[in-house]
Amino acid sequence: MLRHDYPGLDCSVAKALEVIGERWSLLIVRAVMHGNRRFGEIQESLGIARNVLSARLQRLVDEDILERRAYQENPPRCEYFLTEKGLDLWPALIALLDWGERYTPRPQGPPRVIVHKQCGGRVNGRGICEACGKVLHARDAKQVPGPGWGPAVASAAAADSRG
Amino acid sequence: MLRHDYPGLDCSVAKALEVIGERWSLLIVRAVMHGNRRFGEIQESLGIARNVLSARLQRLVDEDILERRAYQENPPRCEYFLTEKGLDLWPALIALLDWGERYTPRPQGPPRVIVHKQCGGRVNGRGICEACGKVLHARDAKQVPGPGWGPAVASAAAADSRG
DNA sequence: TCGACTTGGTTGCATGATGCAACCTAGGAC
DNA sequence: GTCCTAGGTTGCATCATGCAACCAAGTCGA
Repeated sequence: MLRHDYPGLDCSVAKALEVIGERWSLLIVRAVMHGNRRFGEIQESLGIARNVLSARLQRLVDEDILERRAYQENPPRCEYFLTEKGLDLWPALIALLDWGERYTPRPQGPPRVIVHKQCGGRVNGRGICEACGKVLHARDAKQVPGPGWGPAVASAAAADSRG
Repeated sequence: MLRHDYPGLDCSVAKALEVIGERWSLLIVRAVMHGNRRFGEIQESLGIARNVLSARLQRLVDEDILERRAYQENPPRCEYFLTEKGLDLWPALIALLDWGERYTPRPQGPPRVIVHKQCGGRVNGRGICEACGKVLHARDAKQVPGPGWGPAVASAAAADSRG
């Protein structure tokens, strides 16, 4: 992207896209949401160039979407966590996920499905539990293997189980 | 964006972003959703470069998100309409709008608010009417001027009233 | 009939973000 | 002393973006 802002557009969609509309940004948020916290984990799970990942993480921290926490001093090592602002992107991610699944379906079905932690019901594209009808937030939901589960998604799942 | 795909990512969010994750794409969808149908209208409402708009419209038509319809033969003139696939992006747009409004608020409040056509209730970030509780779709909602209404949004509103 | 205007683009070119690979730093393991 | 790991940074080639100019084909006004 040449510029990542949309000057002159008085629209909150544009404002949102100025922050998370850059290539990779939303996928990084999703990777962290799935439990990938370290630079190497995120890099490997996405296959993103290291310099670009570095720049995006910096931007996401600056925008208060991610929080950087040291887990070790010597040598300095850190992990990335979602802030409340970052967690609030969950409905948008769920909506995109739903749209993506609807229009680029796989023969075996989705590799992962989102379920309500409390009741185990399937979560729909609006972030609503289909079993109990509750409107959920990021912390209320988790991913579990779906019908299209395969080895390609195993590493993400391993990270997920740690989260 | 150098490439608009995310090779090797077995994730529907990535699949969705391959299609509508390019810079401007989602804003073009939003502009059409608001009633801007012609090349010049969309170009003016977004301030996008004409060649980029041309390329994006082509891509969105190829992806079956927009439909191109001639409204005049000589000279050939056409308008762009959302397909069902395009209309189904509404929940994602609403979620991004909600997030953008929450975290980049304006002093006077949002310039436009989304309301339920049938009952006039305010639509929340999940695309649910706060008054009657119904889960809505693109056709059930419309935009009306909000507290932060100003001259900058008047042209979009004029287009909107035609839709 | 001539020029100006409108709509919907396409083309040429400069800029600069992206991605790959190589390198760096600082500790741990063998 | 050498290799390995984690978390980056740097150099450079490539390619998307944005601006402006141009094109095409009709309409309008005098």
